[in-house]
Amino acid sequence: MINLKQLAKHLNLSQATVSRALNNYSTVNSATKARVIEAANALGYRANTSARQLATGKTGAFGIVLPAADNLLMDPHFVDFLAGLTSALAVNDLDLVLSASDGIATYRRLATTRKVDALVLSAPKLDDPRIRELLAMNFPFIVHGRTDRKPDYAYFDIDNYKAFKDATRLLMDLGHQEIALLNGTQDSVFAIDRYRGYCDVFGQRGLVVNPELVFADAMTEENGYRIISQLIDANKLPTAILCSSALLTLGANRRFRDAGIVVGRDVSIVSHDDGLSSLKTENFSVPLTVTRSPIRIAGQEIGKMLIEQSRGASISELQKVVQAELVVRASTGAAPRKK
Amino acid sequence: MINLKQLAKHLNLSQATVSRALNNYSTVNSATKARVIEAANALGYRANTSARQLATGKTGAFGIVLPAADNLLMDPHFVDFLAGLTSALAVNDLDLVLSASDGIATYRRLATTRKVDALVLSAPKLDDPRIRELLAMNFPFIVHGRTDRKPDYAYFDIDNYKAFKDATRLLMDLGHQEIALLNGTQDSVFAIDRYRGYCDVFGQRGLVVNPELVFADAMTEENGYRIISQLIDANKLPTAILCSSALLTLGANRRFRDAGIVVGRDVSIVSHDDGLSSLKTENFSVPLTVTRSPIRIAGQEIGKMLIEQSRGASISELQKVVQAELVVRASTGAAPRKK
DNA sequence: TTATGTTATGAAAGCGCTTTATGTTTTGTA
DNA sequence: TACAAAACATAAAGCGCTTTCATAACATAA
Repeated sequence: MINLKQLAKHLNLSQATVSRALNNYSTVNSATKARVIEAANALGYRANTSARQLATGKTGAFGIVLPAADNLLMDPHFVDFLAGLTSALAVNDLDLVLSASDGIATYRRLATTRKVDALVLSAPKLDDPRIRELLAMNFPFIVHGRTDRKPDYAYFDIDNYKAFKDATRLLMDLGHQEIALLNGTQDSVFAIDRYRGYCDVFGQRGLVVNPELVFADAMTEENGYRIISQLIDANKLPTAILCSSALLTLGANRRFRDAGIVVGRDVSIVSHDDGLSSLKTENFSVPLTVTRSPIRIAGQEIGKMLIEQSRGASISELQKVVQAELVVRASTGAAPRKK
Repeated sequence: MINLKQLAKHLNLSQATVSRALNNYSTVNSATKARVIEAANALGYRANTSARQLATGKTGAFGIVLPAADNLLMDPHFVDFLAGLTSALAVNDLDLVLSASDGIATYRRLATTRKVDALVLSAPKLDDPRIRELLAMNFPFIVHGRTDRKPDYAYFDIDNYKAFKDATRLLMDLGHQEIALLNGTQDSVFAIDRYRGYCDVFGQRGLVVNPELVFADAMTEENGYRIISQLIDANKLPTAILCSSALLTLGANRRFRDAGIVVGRDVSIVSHDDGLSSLKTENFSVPLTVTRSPIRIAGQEIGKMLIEQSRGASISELQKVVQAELVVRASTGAAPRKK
């Protein structure tokens, strides 16, 4: 484990020159530069991270906190998101620091101890205290999602409103009028946006939303199963359902199977699909019609944005919204005639 | 953002005393200590991470590298593992540094730049080069899994041999003689151990393993589906199957459903279950009989081991093997009579 | 020649903490 | 009362880098 001082002595140069050579300063003679780099490689020299951090004030790492780590409800979306994020960061040898959430204190700790250069926030709530606090501390961060239509911080989001508008429209064009919405809890902005998209299509077509068909709860397999059970038991199963998550759809499908209801014929399903590599909607018993937006891409984009941010990009350059793609497969069909 | 120097001046004490007070040295007067801590809290003082790292040589972080991050085959087990790991580390305000894999170079970089105090390695291969290299560099690490029965490094593993022995025995006791094994690739030690467990039961009962029923491939949903398809098409479907992963089982089930084959009656299944929170084997259409060992617990245990290791625990204290639990549910039944 | 740039390097000052070596005060004991 | 031991506080030396400022060598222009 050789350090800069030793390397400099070995080369008969000052630490300063060696450091500048390694950091590719234009002021150092290219011959010297080459000599330094060669020696560094030969001796396996690697700059000590902490020392560099202390000197530059940059850590070369970004932070993310694991949502509710000891909660048994761990989100499988997170791996895909992480995969995208780290792959984007790896290009520049940057790392991701993962912390288990101890509430907002974790964010505060990460920010105040200068462990990371910036944070990424996932699943923002309406009027999220984390955002307020980081904004007040003037600590850089990027939000995956947003708290209102056009917020004044860096974010990456998909157009949830448009996606669910498209999905609802598709179902209606197929003749469906009774459409259940299996959504996430209404304290998340994405769920609200999706709900709005759904409602607005009803409004545009002069129809009225049946509140008994709108569900807002944790988007788990179990809940998908439970909600469909509930609808079947109450004999209120609509002709179509719109799911905010492939996990919900998985559970719904399980219930349909139990009841002998054929998806795509007896009931139509459109699901949102985050493109999880472990849950492929094209491989469902009946391939699923989805609004698709791979969460891995979101991770990648946010990774790039973090890099831009640390290079001084302005807030307005760091606000991105992408569209989800409507993929029509076999789970949607014409509404069955009323019995 | 106040620093130690300023805090010391504010208190009319030297930096040394303040530092020692904050680090709870016994040599500092308890009254002073209290005064210092109070002031630190009041002023929101937090020690700068890089500076502390540089001074102590400890980073307070452990590293893990994401397996094949740009490969679309992202393992859903990883989130659960991470959740366990970070929750154990959070107790001591330790963090996890995540890097995308660029092969062994990533491990080298993490180790030589002193970005982390130790590494955790997942999914070791036979004669894994990462292990060899870290051992040679004398850099601390803990392996999730192992490369042989009793290796000379720190590891945490489950008793795969025993688990699959138990599973095979259970199936045989139910009268099954034709048992397919859907396993992971044979370059992983766990897959080999499971295969050995499976074989040994055959041996003990004077039976011979049919190599046409043994499959070693990536443990994906798709492969589960494909392998069962293959068996059905060749008219070689055995009465029982043993799966190395719930994902494989998921795919197998999909194929059985397509074929109208009833799990638990027409065919018995035992699966290994890593207790993924997003894939509950008790919620399968037919609740699954499994050898269960939650990967989240493994993460937690490894987290604790990392802490022990950094406190100087010896290698022998850092070698743990736990047993998987055999949970019998509805997917196993008596072997159907031969037609 | 002298003045003025250019280019390439070095000396040394930090970055903010921990810890060793050192000094000063208080307490206990003969 | 004297002196050793304990208790407390400080000054200062690093930890290994980056970067500012100064300087030397050399070329160019006047």
